[in-house]
Amino acid sequence: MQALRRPVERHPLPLMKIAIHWFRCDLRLSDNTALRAAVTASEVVVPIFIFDPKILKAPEISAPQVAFMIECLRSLEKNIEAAGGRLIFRHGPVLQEMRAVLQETGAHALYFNRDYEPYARERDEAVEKLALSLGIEVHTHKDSVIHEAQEVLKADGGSYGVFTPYSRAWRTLAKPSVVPAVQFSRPARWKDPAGLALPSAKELGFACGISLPPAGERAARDRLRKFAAIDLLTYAKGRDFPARDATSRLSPHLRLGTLSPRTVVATAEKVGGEHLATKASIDVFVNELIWRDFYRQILWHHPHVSTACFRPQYDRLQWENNEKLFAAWCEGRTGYPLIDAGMRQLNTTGWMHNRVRMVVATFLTKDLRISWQWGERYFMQKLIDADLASNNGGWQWSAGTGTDAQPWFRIFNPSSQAQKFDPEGHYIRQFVPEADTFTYTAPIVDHARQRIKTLAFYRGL
DNA sequence: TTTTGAGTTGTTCGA
DNA sequence: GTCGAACAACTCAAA
Repeated sequence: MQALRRPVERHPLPLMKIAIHWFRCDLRLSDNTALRAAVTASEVVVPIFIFDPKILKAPEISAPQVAFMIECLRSLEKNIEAAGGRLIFRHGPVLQEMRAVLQETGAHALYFNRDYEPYARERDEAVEKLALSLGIEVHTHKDSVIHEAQEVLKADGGSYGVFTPYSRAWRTLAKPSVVPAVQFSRPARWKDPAGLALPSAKELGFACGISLPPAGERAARDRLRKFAAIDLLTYAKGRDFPARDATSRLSPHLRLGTLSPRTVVATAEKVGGEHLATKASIDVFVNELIWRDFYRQILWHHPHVSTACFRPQYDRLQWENNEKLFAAWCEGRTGYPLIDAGMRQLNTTGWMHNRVRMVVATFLTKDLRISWQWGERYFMQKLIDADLASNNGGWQWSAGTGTDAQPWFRIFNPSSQAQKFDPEGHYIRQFVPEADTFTYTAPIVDHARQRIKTLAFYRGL
């Protein structure tokens, strides 16, 4: 509202072509397609970031992710300053803030990278319409995925619902190449009359309460370099053992865009070219990035998955949804050490090892018979890497409600999973130090009994 | 149109 | 202790 009351100023750089780059989930200067295009085509680029109250007030927002994002923005602001520009912050309804910025700068073009979530699609469409109505060009770019939903299609033009054939088609396509980092034209910086400084998470109303991993573009590249030098080489085996912590840990960076998937794949494949023996591991790792694109295209072609089962007949499943059992699961006091370790890792660090995510998800749906949607929301609220497409896809896979779902009779046994993947109990003891003492809580359900009940439950559908 | 082969990550049971 | 079969049927993808 404030922005609307402000008189529209004549822009200070009247003879220059000014473009706006709207940062969202692409908080980096290197290998950023829309930003690179903006800088290449325009004399002056004004980078902006808008805090959207619609997103910040959503019930499934993750406080740790907001805190992490603030740190990424702090780093981005510095990097932009060093590259000769100035990052503008706005806070308010997106259409209102965008209109104000477009008019106050006198921009001729707006650039941003495409986002595939239902809310973002609607928002971006409205922004595009607004800009066009003001006579401003709009350029949107592919950036956060390797291949977009419309690029990986079956011979009949339809979209894939099964991962393996999707991944085969994905791999036959030429990958987009990495684009160079940008510089801004220093003498032509636009000064924002609103002059909002980067707020803290607390000022936005979020109490994070956990210590965050290193944020920002530099930290992301460091993480990638370290992973590619060591754990990537044995990824196929090593990634399954939570105590070894040999996964890439890149998910928060890919989510906020401090790292691009192009850079990640290019780095991994370069390692593959140098160490032939690790080819299997490179393939398994690249598969994880293909899963990321796969779930984005599922969300794009079937946006209803964000509020319902992929397959409508599964909406009829009668979950028990016992609040007390749910609370015990959330807080990591189910009496099953691997489950409790995973949930406590999530609560105290904002992250959970992938194998353990599958085990706790199966436990919630198959042992406690609680709707996958309760678990989905809890993960979204706690994860630093919280991501609608991947999280939803993972939960529907675990619950067996999606197209490419786990067979319904495939139920993890939390004890044998612990035996298999944490044989010495290092991971469990790290988060549940009382696990092998008599003070540890008794199991809240009997796995063997629940398994039999759940098999009947799904068979009945 | 019809047919055929295949599908991320498991568990349990009995020989 | 090890190994293969059963779990049970269904949908998708491609020929």
